[in-house]
Amino acid sequence: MKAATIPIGTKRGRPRSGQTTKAILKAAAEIVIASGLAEMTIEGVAERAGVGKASIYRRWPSKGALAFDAVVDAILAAEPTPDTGSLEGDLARVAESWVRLANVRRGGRTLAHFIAEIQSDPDLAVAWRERFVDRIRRERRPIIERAIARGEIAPGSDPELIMDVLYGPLYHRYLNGHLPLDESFARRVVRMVAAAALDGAAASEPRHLLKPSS
Amino acid sequence: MKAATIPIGTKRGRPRSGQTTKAILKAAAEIVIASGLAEMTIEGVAERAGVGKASIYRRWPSKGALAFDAVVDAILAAEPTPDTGSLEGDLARVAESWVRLANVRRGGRTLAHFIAEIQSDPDLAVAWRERFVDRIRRERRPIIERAIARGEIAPGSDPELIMDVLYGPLYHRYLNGHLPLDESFARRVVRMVAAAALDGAAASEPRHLLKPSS
Amino acid sequence: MKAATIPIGTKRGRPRSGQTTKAILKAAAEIVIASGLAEMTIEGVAERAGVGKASIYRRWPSKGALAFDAVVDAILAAEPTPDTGSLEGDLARVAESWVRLANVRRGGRTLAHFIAEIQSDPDLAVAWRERFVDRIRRERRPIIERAIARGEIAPGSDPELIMDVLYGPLYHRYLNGHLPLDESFARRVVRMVAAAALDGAAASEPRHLLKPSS
Amino acid sequence: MKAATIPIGTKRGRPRSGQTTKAILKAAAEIVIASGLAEMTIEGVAERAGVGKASIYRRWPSKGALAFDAVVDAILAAEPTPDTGSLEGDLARVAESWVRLANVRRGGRTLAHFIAEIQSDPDLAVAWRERFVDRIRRERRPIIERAIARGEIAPGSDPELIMDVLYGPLYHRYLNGHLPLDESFARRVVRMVAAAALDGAAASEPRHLLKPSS
DNA sequence: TGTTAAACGAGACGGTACGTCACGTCTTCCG
DNA sequence: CGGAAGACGTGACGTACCGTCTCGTTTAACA
Repeated sequence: MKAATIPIGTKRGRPRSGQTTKAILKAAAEIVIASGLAEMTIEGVAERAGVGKASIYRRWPSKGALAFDAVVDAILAAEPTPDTGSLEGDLARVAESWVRLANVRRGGRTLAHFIAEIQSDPDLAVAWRERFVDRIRRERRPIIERAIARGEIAPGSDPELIMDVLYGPLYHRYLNGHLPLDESFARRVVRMVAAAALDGAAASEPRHLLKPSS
Repeated sequence: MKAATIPIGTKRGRPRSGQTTKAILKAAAEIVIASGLAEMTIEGVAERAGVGKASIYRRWPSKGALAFDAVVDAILAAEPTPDTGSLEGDLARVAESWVRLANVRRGGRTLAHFIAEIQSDPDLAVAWRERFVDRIRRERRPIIERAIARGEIAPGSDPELIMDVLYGPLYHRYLNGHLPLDESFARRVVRMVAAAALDGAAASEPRHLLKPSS
Repeated sequence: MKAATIPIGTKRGRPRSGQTTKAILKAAAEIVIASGLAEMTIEGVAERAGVGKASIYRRWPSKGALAFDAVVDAILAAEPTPDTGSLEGDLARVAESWVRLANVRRGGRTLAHFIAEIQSDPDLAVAWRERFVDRIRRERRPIIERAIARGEIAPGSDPELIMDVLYGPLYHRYLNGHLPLDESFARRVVRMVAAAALDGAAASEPRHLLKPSS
Repeated sequence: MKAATIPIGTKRGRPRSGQTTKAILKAAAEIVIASGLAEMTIEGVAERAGVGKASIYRRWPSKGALAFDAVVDAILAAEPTPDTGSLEGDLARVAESWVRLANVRRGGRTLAHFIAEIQSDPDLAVAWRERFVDRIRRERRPIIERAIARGEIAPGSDPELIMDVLYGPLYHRYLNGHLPLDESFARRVVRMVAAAALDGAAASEPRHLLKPSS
């Protein structure tokens, strides 16, 4: 999971050609977006990119890592963090645009395929967390901070918890497909998060209930 | 996704032997729990079960389908729906025992592997929804109904939404691993759900906010 | 039926390793000679040669083709074309040494297995004719030519016909096993061929008998 | 190789049904004649005959044995032993009609497939010799005997040798396909056999040539 | 004529081998 | 000397048949 974003210091000889790297990323991205991560093979990417397989393995340790570099930046590029003036407004924007992306015909399942892949590729999982999940959450953090400042979130609330309660339900329907993942659902989730946050229910440690001394 | 649970009516000929079916399921379950779905191969199951590959293909259309039949019942068998007398108590029980299961050393990742698998196996996805997700949600439904009766959930609330906001965050950390999935987290999620529900924020259709006429 | 003997011109990439090819041929030859063509399996050859199955399929299109390359050269290497000074002497040498080969304990049935195989493998059949039957007949041709020069075969005789009348009966007993295939039989066949040839009975077109104008 | 022709004594219960046996033989014959022995499978025959596989295995020990019973009688039924008044005439009739049969579009390769099969099925080989080769040669024997009586074959000649020198070349071209197997070839072979026989070259033991004391 | 045991169709069973695919590594040679 | 080309050993795939076996179900000869 070192490739592409990490500049590789070449002591001797010609550095890895940007041409080759770009051709590989382009081919990989096309395949993943068109057919999904499961259909992408190293051999297929090599052929489409007009490149030897070794040139891929030289750069990426696994198919997941390549796919990650190929498409994650595009996913992240999606939308700037909104600032509508209210917590619920901001969260609604975030959730609705996420839902819109997830429902895109070609490429909408890409996130799902990555989450599938990281269940059996620990190195990819690390990259996924560090370079996707954490990054997007860091970027959305100001929404929470501003809401705290405005008093829409009780002091002492846990921003991570709020993020999980926002994104979790969305991903849940996205990955399980048991019920429709639409903007109405997004809004209703947001409504619950905002209400609970205002209530002070997002405290870092909850009042003890059943297990007062766990 | 037809096998095992559906009694196959054989008019003539010898019916599929329960012995063989059981041996296959046992072998598959052992492998999946010990090493994960990705390590499970049809050939490995056949060998461990002392069975011909054809006998497996005769019963299940894909490795996911077999794995599903092999382990899902065991997962579902886990816990009865609790009745503590309060919404928050019930949800806490559900969430905490789910977290405990997810953290089991051997087998705790099984759910994750299934969710990974259904991203590229549509038949398995159908089975997953019908025979796992829907089933467990149906089973947990009384929690919501009792809470409505007790007035802990505002009338007109959407039980499905509440379920998603409960399970979603748990699965989110489980699948992405970005932050610890422990009982404290479970309780805090539950706290938020309960608070929002009491507020009436789980209404089937939210008040309109930014997009009053979308 | 292209492999091994035809140098494969590889412009780029690593050429097929001679090591691997030789190991496969050796393993195949051992199995065919020891147990017959029917016992030879691609998987068995791959295992004995310490080679992947794919490396065999990369080189030969069928089991017959591999077996052919593995053993035919050895069969052909058998004996130089004799020159005893008389037709009957030459033919006797040829026939007797053929009979001796056919009766060898281990490997004597190899020819039979090939003839069996070509009945259902058209590609192998072509190779068999071009690279075995035709080749050995071409090599033995001088026997006939010298006999014609010496006057032991009537002018206008058909060398192919003579070959068939020599080899045909030998193969007939070899393949059907209805009567012993020994050197006595070989000599008696040779005796008949030589007598008929001297008579001028091997003419390219026979006197018309029953069907004067077919 | 016991089946069909050997009436099976049934002490109790229902005897093997002639219906079933006939259906199997019919299906087998159709498949063999249409597609060759290699394409015939027990499962295919069972299906086409509307019969269980066990009913086939109950009757025949191998696929070759079944095929043999299914088609050999039809092959043998071909032609009565001719009597034209001359050796060459009789042999020509025999050879030419054999050639005609061998060239029949559908079924002409059946003999070849049997000869292929007996190379790896010893039981079938025995049946082949006893119930096909020997039988047809016994039937054609009078041709030789009459020729001896007429003085067309030198006394002391070996009828078996003559048969082999007649049939051998025909089968040789039939099985190897290196040169055309037509009536012209048949006549030329016959011409050589007749000439050699008249010469006395078909003696049971030949004059010693190169190896006077083998 | 009613009983009963065999032969029956169906097809499941444990196996073997098939030919294909993609893996990740390794080797050669071109530019 | 980097890189394309692609051969390599590996191992799982899903299929086709093998020959054996075990089911109920005919069905015809015996009692």
